[in-house]
Amino acid sequence: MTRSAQAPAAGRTAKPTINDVARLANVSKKTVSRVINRSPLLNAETRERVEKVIRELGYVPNPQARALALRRNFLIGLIHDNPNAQMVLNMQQGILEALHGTDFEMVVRPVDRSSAMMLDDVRTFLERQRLFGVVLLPPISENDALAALCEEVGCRYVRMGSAQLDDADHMVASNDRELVKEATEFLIGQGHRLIGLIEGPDGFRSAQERRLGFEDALAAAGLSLPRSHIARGNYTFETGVTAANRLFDLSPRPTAIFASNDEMAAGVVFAARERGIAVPEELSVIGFDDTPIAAHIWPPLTTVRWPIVSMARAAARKLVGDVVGGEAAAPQPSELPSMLVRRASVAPPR
Amino acid sequence: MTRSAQAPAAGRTAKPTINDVARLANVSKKTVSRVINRSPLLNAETRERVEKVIRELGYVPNPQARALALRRNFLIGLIHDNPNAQMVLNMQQGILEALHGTDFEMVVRPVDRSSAMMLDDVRTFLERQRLFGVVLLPPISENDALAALCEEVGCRYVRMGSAQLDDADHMVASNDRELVKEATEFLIGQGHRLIGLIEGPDGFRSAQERRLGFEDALAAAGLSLPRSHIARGNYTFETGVTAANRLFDLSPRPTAIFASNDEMAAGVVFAARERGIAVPEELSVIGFDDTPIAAHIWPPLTTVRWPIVSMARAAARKLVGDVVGGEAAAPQPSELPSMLVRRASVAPPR
DNA sequence: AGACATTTGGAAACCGGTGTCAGAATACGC
DNA sequence: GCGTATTCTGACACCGGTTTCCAAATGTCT
Repeated sequence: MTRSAQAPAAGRTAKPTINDVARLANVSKKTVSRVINRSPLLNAETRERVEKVIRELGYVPNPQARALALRRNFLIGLIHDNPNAQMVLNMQQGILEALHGTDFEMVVRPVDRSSAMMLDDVRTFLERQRLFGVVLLPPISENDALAALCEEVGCRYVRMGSAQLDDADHMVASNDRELVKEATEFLIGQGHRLIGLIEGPDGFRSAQERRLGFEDALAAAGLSLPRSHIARGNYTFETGVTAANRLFDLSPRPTAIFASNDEMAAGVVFAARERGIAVPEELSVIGFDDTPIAAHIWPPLTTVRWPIVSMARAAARKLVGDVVGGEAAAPQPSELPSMLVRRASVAPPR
Repeated sequence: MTRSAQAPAAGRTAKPTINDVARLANVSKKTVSRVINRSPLLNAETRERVEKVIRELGYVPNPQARALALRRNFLIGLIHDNPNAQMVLNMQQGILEALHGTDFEMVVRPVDRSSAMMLDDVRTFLERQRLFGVVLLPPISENDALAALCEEVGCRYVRMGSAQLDDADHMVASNDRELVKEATEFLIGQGHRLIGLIEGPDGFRSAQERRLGFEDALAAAGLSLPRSHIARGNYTFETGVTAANRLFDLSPRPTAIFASNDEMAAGVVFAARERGIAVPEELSVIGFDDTPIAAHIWPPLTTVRWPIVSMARAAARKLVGDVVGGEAAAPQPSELPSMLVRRASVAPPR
């Protein structure tokens, strides 16, 4: 019963082809093709007639046939080597939002940066699937060879990252340095003078940017940053614990710690609890990313929120934006608000 | 320099086509096609000769052309409406593991169960993309109409779930009921007699199964389960907090709480902290899923681990297993170990 | 030796679109 | 009114496989 309205006038038999449309509209299939592909050299009246038939028939071009003829699939690849599930899923969400209502689908491709075959694997992937384009997620997005590869095989790409690594057409960047600077200034404003840093892995641009922001703030406040107050982690909870314990052994002990992401910040809080160090009374902690864990541990973490979903959406839109075609040019959500989320993990030093 | 070894003897010019293979192997393209599609009526010697040429040439059939001719894409869809990032990503990982080395790719499709258009959207998706098959993730996998739809449009499917919802060919199930029973028995074994339950959303099979397991354990121990000791959440941290507060108001207060997933269990621990209830001294907590948050909060959660990744892998293998073809029949990892992970959130009642 | 089964090849159609290019239709200049 | 420039449109080959239908070659069985 309720099924009757599902396929507008299609009769639920065989899917209509371009030939059906052509016949009913009294034009050649080539002309129908022109309508579909928004060819400019086309009589407006003819276009309308064809579009009417398309609508009535509920015709949708076959993606497989188009892929073959155009030598290009209507697929957007998502290439990542990010271990943080929440981050990856948020980015997937953003991309899917951008793709919604278009003919594009998203195919996901995790890669192993440590594998010698990584580039070859990706090359095979891109060439075989003839992807329309790919979104590169951090941190693998920082790999210039990967971007060069995309260029070489003729696959559009957009990189997401913590700083401008490429020209504007190929890049959607946050401004980690500035954000971390502000977060650190907040700690300083609370009265902290001895602040420890847990930075991200060597070679990661995000790690570098965040460290620079941290240093900026300290320098601006005229504070020194002893080498010993910097520990390194690899963005995981466990390394956060280890790094925190290293900082806890310092004397005098820092009264606050900025961890380069929430996972590590959670590790700091965990380690503090193990050592009987009260947060925030004896130790303030700030994280970065505002992933769910930040709000779910005790005390909830003060952290830096940045617009993961909208950035991913913007990235995908860069890829398909012009192809999507007029109708749903979607009044760009613009937003992109970054902010310091103040929770209970920070207090003035005693 | 290092590039020389990338494409085995392909010469980095144009990709070889089926015609190239046919010419070099001295057979017709029809025969090559037979080799590719593993036709049984084919002389073994001929097959080897063709396979040799294929290997030397590094020939790979064009997926777009195949998709068009076969009216079927080499894509596996992942349909989900799961809000838990870690769970979804683990399942993606499992599917990708199963797909690795095959010609299949994974395309992700989140759906909105509350939308009236959900089924129509999925139908359009399946029919347009002509997916080879789909994996349905819980909880949307419990939707029988969705499975029926897959059947109707001729798309293979495998459902993942907490109980046997379908015949073995279409189902990969865990045994939540038994697992929860064991977890609850552990609490009882620790001496708890007044145990609260935070169950999952109404209508979710997983919620029902876990509740049944909980009841099984209590009944087996001759314990009563007052209605008031059951609170409901929707698997989120926030509802866990709310439900926990409801249970905290009971008197006598339960000495232990089983939460139907880790998110809610984390909410319980958080709420306890807010109310000054010590975990595990005054309250023991057990969760379910063993997601990262379980190990990252304080105290770390005792929880039930089940093999998310391998189940997803098994699901995908059910779809592509027979098509993949002999060579990499992969000695099934079999594993699938479920277990109670004992951490600090449980102690005997005072 | 003749009948029959098993393999392989060939030609052509087909899957459902798109590119090329020539020809038709209309507009413009004189 | 006519040649020509400009706009539209259609015929046809093509993307790279699969499939159908037959026929031919080889081998096997009575």
